[in-house]
Amino acid sequence: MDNLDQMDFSILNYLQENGKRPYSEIARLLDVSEGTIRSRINKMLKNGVFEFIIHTNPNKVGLNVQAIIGISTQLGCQDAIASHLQKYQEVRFIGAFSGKHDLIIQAYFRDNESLVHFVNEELSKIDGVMHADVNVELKQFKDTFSYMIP
Amino acid sequence: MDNLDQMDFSILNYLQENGKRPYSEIARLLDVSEGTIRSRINKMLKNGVFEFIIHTNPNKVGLNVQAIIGISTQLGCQDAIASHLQKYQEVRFIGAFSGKHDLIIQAYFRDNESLVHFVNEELSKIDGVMHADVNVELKQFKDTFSYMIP
DNA sequence: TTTGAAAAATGCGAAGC
DNA sequence: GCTTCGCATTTTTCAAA
Repeated sequence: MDNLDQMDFSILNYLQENGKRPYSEIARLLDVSEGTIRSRINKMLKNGVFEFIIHTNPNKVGLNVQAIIGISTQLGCQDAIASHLQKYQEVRFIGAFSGKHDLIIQAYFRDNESLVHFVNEELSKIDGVMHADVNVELKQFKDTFSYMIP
Repeated sequence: MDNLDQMDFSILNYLQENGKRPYSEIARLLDVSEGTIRSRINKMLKNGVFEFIIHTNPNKVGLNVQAIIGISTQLGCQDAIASHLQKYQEVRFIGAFSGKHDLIIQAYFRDNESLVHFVNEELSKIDGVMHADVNVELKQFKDTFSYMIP
């Protein structure tokens, strides 16, 4: 169904360097025809292996406050809380984790006031949320999307 | 220098839906010429407002173990540790935070063994790392790149 | 699946408003 | 800063190997 081979990985690596790289250029680099690259890319897109997106620099669009929040939930409430949180556009990432926190979310806000409002007025009022461990980002060192591909 | 106006935000919103959306289509939607869209996009790219990338589904390329690790560091060691961690391809995100953890990183591994190796053999041996709070992802609920843009 | 070539669409540069 | 208009490049389509 989606057995990727070495050529697929190479294509992904080239696209990770630049999402707008022309198929014809990748074809030249891999010494196959442009049609081969296209058919493989379309297949991977169909199978959900990757997608073409843009990465916006949050600071440049006025999202100056970034936070990672660890949430402790009552047993059995994880799914309901996660579903509820999905609706918030501020929330970029939600995962269930083993470790100190049941849920960890990453969220972007316009300012501190918005963050405080989110935590005190929204998060705290969700059923089953017992505790929220708020970490506010002071400095970002790395934020890449180029994964290690074989 | 980089004062974005409403049209820029609209362009970003359209591109967030699909990084391969043609400039001419965006032009039609916003009722301006293709050249306008192109020059604005190039200006934003030049100013680092956004970039064209691909988002690879980690699971589809064999990165089955995802972790968020909170790191407690000795006072004054944050920068050095962060710089050192940047070199690891497994590490996708590094940020300095106020809150329980000085540094928080997100990293992707092929399997549990690789994660354990990273924590025990690499992370633990870095000067100034006092404690690592490892959270292993059990389930992902959201991982979007469409920020809330005015 | 991959290829090759023709057709369609997209992106680019320059000139003018 | 926006538009128009040719030109170059890229993407799409499709028949054939």
